[in-house]
Amino acid sequence: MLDEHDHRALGQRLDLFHLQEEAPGMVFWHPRGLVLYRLLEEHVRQRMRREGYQEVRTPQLYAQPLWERSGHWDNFRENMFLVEDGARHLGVKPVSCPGHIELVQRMAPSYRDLPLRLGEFGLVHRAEPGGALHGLFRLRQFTQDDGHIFCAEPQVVPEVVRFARSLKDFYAGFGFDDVQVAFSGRPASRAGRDELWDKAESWLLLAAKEAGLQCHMQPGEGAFYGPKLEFVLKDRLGRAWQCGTIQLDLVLPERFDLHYVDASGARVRPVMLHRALLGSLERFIGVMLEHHGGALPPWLAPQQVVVASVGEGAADYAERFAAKLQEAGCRASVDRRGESLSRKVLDAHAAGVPWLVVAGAREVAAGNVRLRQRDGAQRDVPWEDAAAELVASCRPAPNA
RNA sequence: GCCCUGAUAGCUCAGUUGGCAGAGCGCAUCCUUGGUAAGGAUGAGGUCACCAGUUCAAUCCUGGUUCAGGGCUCCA
Repeated sequence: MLDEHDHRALGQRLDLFHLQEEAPGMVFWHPRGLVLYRLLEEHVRQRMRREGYQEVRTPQLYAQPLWERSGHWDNFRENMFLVEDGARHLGVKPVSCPGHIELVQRMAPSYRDLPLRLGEFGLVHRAEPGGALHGLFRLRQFTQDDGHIFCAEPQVVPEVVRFARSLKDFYAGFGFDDVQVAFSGRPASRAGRDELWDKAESWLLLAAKEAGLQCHMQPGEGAFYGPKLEFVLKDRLGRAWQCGTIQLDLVLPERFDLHYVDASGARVRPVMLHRALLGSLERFIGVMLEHHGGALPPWLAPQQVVVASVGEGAADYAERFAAKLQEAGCRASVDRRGESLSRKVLDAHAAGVPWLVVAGAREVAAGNVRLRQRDGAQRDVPWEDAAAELVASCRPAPNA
């Protein structure tokens, strides 16, 4: 029996998603859950655009030699899904980096194009060991808010600083106010010469210092291709969740013989930065659900307002109020069932709806509505003021 | 991948010392038009995870598989 605050139980109670035996480690997103997923995705997309990323989409399957070249074949072959394609094997992508590298190869960038920032909501598949799966936290199919920055060496530090700026505001928009930073250095099993690692680690540490980040040092915890800065969120239960990351990679550009053309016409090797804000969208949703105990901030609630009519005579009044909210972009609906108000309150609460609006004969007569918040607080508010307040409450946080 | 525990209705679970399968919620129909956390009645809904074995008889015992929960390992 799952605890009622477990995101798997919340996902069911809020009718967001489910998992089932026929598709282990993969999510069935219900209509409400997909609303939440899309809100999160669109929020990140807007931020990426503001930060100068161009969104792309790359293939799901690649021939085995590409994974051999990237090093994923050596390091993660056991955790990759393979598909037969005639005489050869295709590997289902567990990461999007090689796809972005291929894309950049084809773009044949000049130094004028740098830093080249590519973003992708990358759907990835990993054949995680059976015992590792855990609800949305550890899936076999999930979506990364992935991005790669291809830049010249002098641009590395400024790009890392740029990434780190306003991150606190971004996470605060989801209700996470405690963000800690960790630096993960070269692991025992790695690709690339030690000189490359020396360079990569010193640049990343310098960037962290310039960005004013206080890093907790984690030697040996880096990726096989480079060191990482990790952004760790603390939730209400004090648990730590690594979500954001930026990783400095001098290895993959070399392995793929990636280059750009500099001002003198010479071919130069770019540096690659791997970065994500949420890591996995699915996992982030799980973390948010548990952090908020299912009571998501209004801007992320799949259903923001339920207008509960009391008595048949007030149903049209309730419909008009809901329509006004909907026109303003609010996710509002009317509960005009022939049920008691208690039942409507209970159902809206169980569904995680932040605002309940009561519209009955009294409200019709007074030209107002009665607002009920999640905590049960109630007050009468004139029609126009109530609409304005609800619309404002349902807008996303400005800085995020 | 390893250790432990489990799998019974759409969901959460009870139960059968081996002999016709149970509840609550949800769902359907009808009644009820209701004022802030469960209105009432009736009804439908099951290959007791899957595959073998033991047995007159298996949802129940045994083995295997799959999946799940807890822990470990791993997490690009």
